[in-house]
Amino acid sequence: MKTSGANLDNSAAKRPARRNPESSKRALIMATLDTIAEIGITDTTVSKIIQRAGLSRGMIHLHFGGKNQLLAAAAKSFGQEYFDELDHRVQQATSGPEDVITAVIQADLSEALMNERSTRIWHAFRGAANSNDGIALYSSTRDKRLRDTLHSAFKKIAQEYGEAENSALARDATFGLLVLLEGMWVDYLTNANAFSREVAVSIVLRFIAGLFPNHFQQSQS
Amino acid sequence: MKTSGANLDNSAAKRPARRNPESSKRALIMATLDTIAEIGITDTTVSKIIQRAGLSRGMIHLHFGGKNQLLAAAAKSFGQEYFDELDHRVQQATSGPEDVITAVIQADLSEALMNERSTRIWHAFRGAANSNDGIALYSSTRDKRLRDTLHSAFKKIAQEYGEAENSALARDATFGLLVLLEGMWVDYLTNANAFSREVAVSIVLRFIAGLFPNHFQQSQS
Amino acid sequence: MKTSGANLDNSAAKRPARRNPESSKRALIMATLDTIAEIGITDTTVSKIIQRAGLSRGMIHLHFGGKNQLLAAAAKSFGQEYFDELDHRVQQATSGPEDVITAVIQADLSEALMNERSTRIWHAFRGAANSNDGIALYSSTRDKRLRDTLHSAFKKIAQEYGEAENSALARDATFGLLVLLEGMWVDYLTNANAFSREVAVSIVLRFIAGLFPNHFQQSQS
Amino acid sequence: MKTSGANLDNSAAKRPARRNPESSKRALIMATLDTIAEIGITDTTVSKIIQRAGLSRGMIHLHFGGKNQLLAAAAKSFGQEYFDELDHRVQQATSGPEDVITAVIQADLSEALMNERSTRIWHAFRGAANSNDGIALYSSTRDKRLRDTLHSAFKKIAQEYGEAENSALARDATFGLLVLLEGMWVDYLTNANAFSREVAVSIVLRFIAGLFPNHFQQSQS
DNA sequence: AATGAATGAGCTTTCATTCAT
DNA sequence: GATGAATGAAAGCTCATTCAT
Repeated sequence: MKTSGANLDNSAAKRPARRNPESSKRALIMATLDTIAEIGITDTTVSKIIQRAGLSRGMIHLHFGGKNQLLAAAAKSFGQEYFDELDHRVQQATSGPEDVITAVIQADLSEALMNERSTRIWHAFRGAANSNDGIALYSSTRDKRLRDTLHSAFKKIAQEYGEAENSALARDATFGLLVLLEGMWVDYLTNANAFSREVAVSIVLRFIAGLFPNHFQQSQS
Repeated sequence: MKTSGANLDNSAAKRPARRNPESSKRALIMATLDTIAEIGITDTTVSKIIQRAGLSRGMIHLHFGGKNQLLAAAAKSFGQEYFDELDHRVQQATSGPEDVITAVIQADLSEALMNERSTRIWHAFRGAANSNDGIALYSSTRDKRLRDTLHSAFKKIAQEYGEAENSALARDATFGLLVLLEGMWVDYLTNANAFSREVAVSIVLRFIAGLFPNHFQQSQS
Repeated sequence: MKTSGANLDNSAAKRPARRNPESSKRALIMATLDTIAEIGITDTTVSKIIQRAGLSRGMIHLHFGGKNQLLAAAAKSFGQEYFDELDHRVQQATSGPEDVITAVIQADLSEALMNERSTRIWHAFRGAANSNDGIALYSSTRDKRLRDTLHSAFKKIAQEYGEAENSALARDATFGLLVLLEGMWVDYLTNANAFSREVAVSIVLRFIAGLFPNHFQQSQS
Repeated sequence: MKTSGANLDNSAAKRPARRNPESSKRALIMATLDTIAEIGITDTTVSKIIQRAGLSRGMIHLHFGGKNQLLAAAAKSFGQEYFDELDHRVQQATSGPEDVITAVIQADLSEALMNERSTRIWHAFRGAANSNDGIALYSSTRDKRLRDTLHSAFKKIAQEYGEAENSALARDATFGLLVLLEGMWVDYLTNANAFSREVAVSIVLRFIAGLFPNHFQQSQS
C-alpha cells in the first residue's frame, strides 16, 4: 500500500497513464503526499509537486482549482487510504468485539499504516487543519470513524461487566485507546528508529486489560 | 503564566521596554509564539511578528540573525517556560515517587501547561523540527527531561514489585505514560471544547493503576 | 551595433517579444548592460533592470535563477558582442600579420567597440570579477582570445627579425599592445570628451613601430 | 608604506590611539581602504568598516557625515598616500628630465605603489567616480599631477629634438606613458601572479625609446 | 484539455542612517 | 564626544496564480 514512497523518477514506466484526467489528478495527489512527507507542508510548493508528478504547471488549477484545494483533496485521499487498509484488516476479525479492538490496535500500529510517510503527513494535515477549512473536514475523519467502530465494540464488552448502554466505561475506553494510539503516532514521528511496534502493542493492550481484565489477557513482553 | 496571550495593542504605555535589548528579544519571542499559536507556523511571517510586537523590521535580524534563529530561540524559550512551570509543580510533591508521577500527570494536563496556545505551538515546533535543526534541538528536550524524571520514579516503584534495576516494567510505564500524555495534547489540540481534564487525568491514572495496582488507586470518574 | 543604448521607452509597440523566452532573456541582458553603463554596477538593482526592460519582477529568477546569474550572462553576452564585432573587422584583413595587428588596434579603438557604454561595462565587470566567479570566467575571455590572435601575428613578424619561435619579442609586443589598449579603454572611461581616437591609434602604432621598425611605419600625427 | 594591510585583529596594540578624533578618522579611512581592497566596494558596508576599525557605529556619521563622505575622504587619502610615495621617489632623481621620467615609471610599477591592495582600491574608486561626485574629485587627481610632472619633463626633452614649446610630441609621450602605466595597473589587477615588474618596466621604456631614441636606451630584456 | 512563460504581491534580509543615552 | 539599539526603505527572492498559445 505504502509503495508509492518517495520516487523522483517520473520517467518511463509511468507514461501510459497520461492524457487521462483522473490519472493526472491521482498523480498530483500522490506527488503532494510524497512531497509533504519528504520536506514538510511548509516547503511543499506547486513547483515541487508538479516536478515530482511530471506534469505541467497549470494542471493543479485546471483539475483542483488551486493549491489549497489540492491539499484538501490530498488530505481526503490520505484518510481514505488509511481507512481502506484499516477496514480491510478489521473485517477479517469477526468473531467478537475483542477481536475487532485487537485488530484495530494491530492495524493502526502496523508498518502498513503507521510509518514515517504517514505519520509526517498526518502531522502536517493536523497543523494545516487549524487554518484551512477544506483540510479540517477530512483530517478529523480518522477520529470519527475509528471512534464509532471502537465505541460499538467497547459497549458490547462493557455490557458484560454490567454497565449501561451509554456507560462512562465504554466511552473512557474508547477515548483512552484513541489517545494512546494518537500518542504512538506522535512518538513514531519523533523518533522512528527507537520505536518498537511490539512494545507499543503490548503497552496498549495492557491499558485495555486494566479496564477489562476478563477480556484482555495481560500480555507479557 | 500563559497570560501573554494574544495582545495586539502595541500602544503608548509600553515604551519603558525600549532601549533594552533583552526586553526587545523577549517581546519578539513572545510575539512569535503568540503568532504561531494564532495562525500557525506556516503563516507566521516576519511582518506579522514585528507588527504584534510593535517593533521594527530590522529588529529580528539585529537580535537573532534571522527568522529561523528567532524560531529556534522561541522554541527554546517555550520549552523552558514549560519546564519552569512543571518543575515548580512537581517539586511540591516530595513524599514519594507516586506523588511525583501524579504531579507530573496533573501538571501536564493542567490549564497552565496544556491549553490551546501551548498545544498549537507544540504541534508547530514538532513539525518544524523535521526541517530546522535549531528547533529540533530544543523541541526534543521536553521528552528527554520528562522521561528521566518519570523513569526514576517508576524504577523506584518497580523495585517494590520485585523488578530488577533496569526492568522492562519501569521502561514501559514511562513510555506508556509519555505516549498517553502526548496523545492527550494532540487530542486537546484537535478539539479543545470537548476535552475534559478530569476525564483525562482519570484515564491516565487508570492506565498506571493497571501496571502498579498496589500504588495507584483505581479512581472512579 | 551599439544601438541598443539607453532606451527607457517600454511602451506599446514592442509587445511582439512576449511569450518568447529567448527574447525575454535578451531583453533582460540588454537592460542589465544598459543599466550598468548608465548608473554603475553597484546601483544596478533588479528593480531598475526590470523597469528598463519593461518586464516583470519574477522574470529574472525565472530565466536566470537570480541576479548574479543574470550578471554573469550579461558579462558573457557582452564579451561575445565584443568579439563578434572584432572578428568581423579583423577577418577583412587577410593580407598579412601587420594588417591583422593594425585591424585589431583600429577595431579596438573604434567607436563601435570602445565607447562610453562599453568602457563603463568593461570596468564594472572587471571589478565584479574579483568577487563573482560566474563573471570572472567570461570577463577574462577578452584577454585570452585577443592575446592568442595577436601573439600569432607577432610571432610571424618576429621570425623575419631572426627571432626564435617563442621569442620574448613577440611575447612582449603582445603584452605591450594589450596593456596599451587596456590603458586606452581606461583613459576613455575617465574622460571620453578629451579622448582622440586618431591620437590613440597613432600612439599605439608608434609603440609597435619602435619594436618592428621595418613593418610599421612611424605615422605622423 | 602599504603596511596597514588586511589586519582584522583590532585588539590590544592599537588602543593607545583611541579617544583622539583624528586617530579615529584615520582608523576609519584605513579600515575603509582595507575593506575595499579585500571584498570590493560593493560589499563594503558601514558594519564591515566599523568592525575592522574596532570603533562604534555612530563614528562614521559623527566624523564624516555619512558613508559617502567617508568614501570620498578615503579616496582623497589614498591619492595622497600615492603621491607622498611617488614624490619621495621622484625627488631623488634630480639630474635631468630622463631621470624624472624613469623614476616615475619605476616608482609607479614598484611593489610599494602598484600592488594588489592599491590596484583594487584604484579600480573601485574609478568605478565609483562615475556616480559619486565627491570621489570623482580626488580620483582624477592622480592623472592631473602625474600628467603635469611628466609633461614638463617631456617638454624639456622634446626641445632638444627641435620641437616647439607645446609640441604634439611631448603631449603624446605624456599621454602614451600614462596610458601604458594605467594599462599596467589594470593588468596587475587582473592577474597579479603572472605579472612581472621587470618586463613591465622594460616594455614601458621601449615605448619611450621609440619616441626619444637619443635619450632612452633600448633596454634588452 | 494542456502547457509553461509571465506576473506581482509579499516574503526574508540588508543596510545607511538616526538618536536616546 | 561616543555609543549601539533601533529604524524602515529598499534590496533580492519565492511562489500561487493567470492566460496566451
